[in-house]
Amino acid sequence: VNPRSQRARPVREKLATEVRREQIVAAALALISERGPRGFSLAAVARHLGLVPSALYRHFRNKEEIIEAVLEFAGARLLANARAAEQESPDALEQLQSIALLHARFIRENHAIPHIVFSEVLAAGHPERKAQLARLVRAYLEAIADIVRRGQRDGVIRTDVDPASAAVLLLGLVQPAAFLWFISDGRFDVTRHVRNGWRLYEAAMLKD
Amino acid sequence: VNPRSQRARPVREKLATEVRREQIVAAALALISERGPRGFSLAAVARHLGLVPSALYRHFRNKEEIIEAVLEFAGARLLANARAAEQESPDALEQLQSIALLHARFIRENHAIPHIVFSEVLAAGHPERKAQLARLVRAYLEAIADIVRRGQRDGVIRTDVDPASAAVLLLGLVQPAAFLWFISDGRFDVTRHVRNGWRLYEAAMLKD
DNA sequence: TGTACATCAGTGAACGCGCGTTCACTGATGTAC
DNA sequence: TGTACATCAGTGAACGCGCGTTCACTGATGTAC
Repeated sequence: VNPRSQRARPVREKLATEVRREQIVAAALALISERGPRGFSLAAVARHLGLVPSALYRHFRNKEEIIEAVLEFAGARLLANARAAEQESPDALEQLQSIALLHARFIRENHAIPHIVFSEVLAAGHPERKAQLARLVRAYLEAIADIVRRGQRDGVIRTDVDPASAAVLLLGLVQPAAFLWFISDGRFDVTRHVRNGWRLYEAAMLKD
Repeated sequence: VNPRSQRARPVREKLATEVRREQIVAAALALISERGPRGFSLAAVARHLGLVPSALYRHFRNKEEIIEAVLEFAGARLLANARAAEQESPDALEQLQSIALLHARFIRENHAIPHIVFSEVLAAGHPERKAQLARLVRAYLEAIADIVRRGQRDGVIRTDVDPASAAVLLLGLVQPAAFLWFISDGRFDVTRHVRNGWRLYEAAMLKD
C-alpha cells in the first residue's frame, strides 16, 4: 500500500464561510437537477465539494437551513428576471413575453426548480419552508400583475381581464412546458411551445 | 399486563390479492396526499391497512411495483375524465372547458398527483417509471388535441392554432392553479381561477 | 353435511444500508506584536 | 520582517433511526371427497 494514501486528505483547503455557503447552495441545485430530490444528501453535497459531511455544519446549522438558502436563491433569480424584462421594452405585452421566455430558460437551465417546488423538500421540511415558497411566488405573481395593470392603463391590454388571473395564466404558459420537458428527458422544445402559446396568450389579452 | 394484549393480532383478516392491491394503491395515494412523497413508506401503507409491512410482499414484488400501479390508476382517471367530457356536449370548446374543470377537481380532491408527477417517486424510481408517466401524459394531451382538431373542422376553433400547443396550454390553465392551491394550503381558489382563465383561453381560440 | 387437505394472506424477527447529526480533535490562515 | 497566538474551517469516528426487503412460520379459507 502506498504510504501517502494512508494519510487521508493530506492537503486541506480552507475557504471562507461566505464562499462555502454559495458553493453548497450551488451543489444542492446541481444534485437535485441531476439526480432529483433524493440525490440531495449532505454526503453527496460534501463529496461534490471535496469535503466531509460534517464540514457542512461549519456553514449551516442543518439541512433545513440549506434548503432555505436554495429557495432564497431561486426566488431572487425569478424576481431579477421580472425586473430585467421591464427594462427591455416600455410595452407591457412585450415585457410579459420576455418574462415567460426568461422563466422558461431559467427552468431549462436549472430544472432543480420544479423538483424543489413540488417535492419532498417541502413535504419533509418544516411548515416555514412552504410558507417561504408561497411568499416568493406571491411576490413574483404580484410583479407580473403590476405589469398587466400598467398595460391596461396604457391601453394595450383589455381592461376586462383580472390582472391576478392573467399573471397565473402566464405561469401556465411556462409550467406545463417545463413539466413536459422534464418527463420527456429534454426532448420537448420548451421555447418553441412558449412562443406558440404566447401568440394565443397575446390574442386573448390584446385590446381590440 | 393484560394477557390478551400479549397475543399479538389474535384475529387475522385475510383478503384476496385483488382487493388488497386496490387498498394498497388507495393507501399510497392517501399518504402522499396527506404527508407528501416521504410519507409514502411501506410501513405507513401497512399501518394504514392494519397490516405488517412484510404482508405487502404477498401482493406486490416491491415498492417500485406499487408506484407503477399508482401511476396506472391516475392515468386511467385522467383519460376517463377526457372521455366523460366528450359525452357531455357536442361542442369542442365546451368539451375542453369541461376537461379543464374535471382535471382541476381531480387534483383538488387528490393532490398526491402533483407530488407524484414531480417528485422523488420518479427520481428514485427506475427510468421505466418516468417513461410510463411520459406515455400517460402523451395519451392525455393527444385526446385533447383531437378535440381541438374536431373543433377546427366544425369551424368553432381558429384553424391557425397548433392543436398540440393548444392542448399544452389547456394544461397550463390547471397546473399552476393546482400548484398555488398546494403551496397556499388550500386558500387559492382553483375553480375560480380555471373559470377566469377559461374566458381568456376561449377568447384566444375562438374563430372570429 | 362433515372431514382432510392444499393454498396462500398475514406474521414477526432479523438484515444491511444510507441518512442527518454530534463531538472532540487538528492544523492552516490571518493578525498582533 | 519574524514569531506567538487566536480563530475557525475541516476531520473522522460514532450514534440512533427509519427504511426496504428476506424468510421460515402460522393458521384462516375454500375445495375435494
